[in-house]
Amino acid sequence: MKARSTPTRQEPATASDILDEGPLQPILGYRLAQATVVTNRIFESQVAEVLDLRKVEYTVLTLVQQNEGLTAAQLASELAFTAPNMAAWIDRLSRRGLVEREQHSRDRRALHIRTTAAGRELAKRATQAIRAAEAQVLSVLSPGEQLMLFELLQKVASCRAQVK
Amino acid sequence: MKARSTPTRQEPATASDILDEGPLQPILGYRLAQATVVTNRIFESQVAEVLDLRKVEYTVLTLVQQNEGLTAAQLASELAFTAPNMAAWIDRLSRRGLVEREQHSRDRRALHIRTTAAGRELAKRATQAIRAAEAQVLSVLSPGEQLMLFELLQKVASCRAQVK
DNA sequence: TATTGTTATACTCTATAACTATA
DNA sequence: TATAGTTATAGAGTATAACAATA
Repeated sequence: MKARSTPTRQEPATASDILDEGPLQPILGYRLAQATVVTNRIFESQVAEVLDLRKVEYTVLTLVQQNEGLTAAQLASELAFTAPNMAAWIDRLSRRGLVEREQHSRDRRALHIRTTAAGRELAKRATQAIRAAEAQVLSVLSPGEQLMLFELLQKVASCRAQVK
Repeated sequence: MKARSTPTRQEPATASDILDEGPLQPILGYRLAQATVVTNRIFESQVAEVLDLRKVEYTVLTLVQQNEGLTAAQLASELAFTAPNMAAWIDRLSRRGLVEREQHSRDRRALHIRTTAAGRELAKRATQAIRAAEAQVLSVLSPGEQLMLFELLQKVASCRAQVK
């Protein structure tokens, strides 16, 4: 359990409940971080601890499954990862028999990464677990709000090329 | 610079440009992570590298400044940090002369944390830098959309008590 | 007994440098 | 000369255990 200091009021939920967020309020990075606390906890308790699958591993597994014959370079670039780290993660998944490396069709330097049957099965179970758990949280939003939130986040993410 | 693999198309911005996100699309944690790539880069280039201030340090500094006589326990609880880490961060800020620890009024175990003049000045500059940089990204959204995004993120964050 | 703050320490995740094989 | 993938390694950041002082 987590230590909670409740000076005079009881059971606060977010920083904004006790603290004055002041200048942080209109900062997108801060708002994203606060929201991420919730999704991280969901992932941790519903996927990481249950299926022994890290966030990155789940993402890689799912992207590889969805995009036949993806290369490590493509994955690294799109997930904003460095090449060495990408290699390490793929290695981990490979050692667990969740993905396999395969000779690239034309470029003999590159490798196609493919999911195994076990990998696909695990990814599927993970997706179901996350969606079910997130649905509970998302239920504080109306269906319209949920759609709106996803679209707005998508728009923000699409600015990636424009920064740095 | 960053390596970019452009097989047949040119200059992709997000994973969704090249890759099929498939089951990841409706996962809030993934969408938040993708959007966070943008805000992290902004913070890194506009604050961390310029003012030598980490994300956590900036947040702590600003919250302490905004909430007179905050204790470490309160900060840790509200930012979802462990107590030992909170102590280390406060220590770092203290050694740089940005915050000071002060005897608590009633509880002799606790300490009030206060910003110094230098701390307030740095926090102010950091806030200005972030807001200016984020404004460019946020300009892809209409004022109404910006407001909506912040409100929806706030709602998600407020579910923190409900998870774990 | 519980809580505040701290030290020591280990683990996870990410980044850089340097290398090979191929383009 | 550049790129794909890898190894080795160092650095952030975070977590757990154990402690002293106080409530």
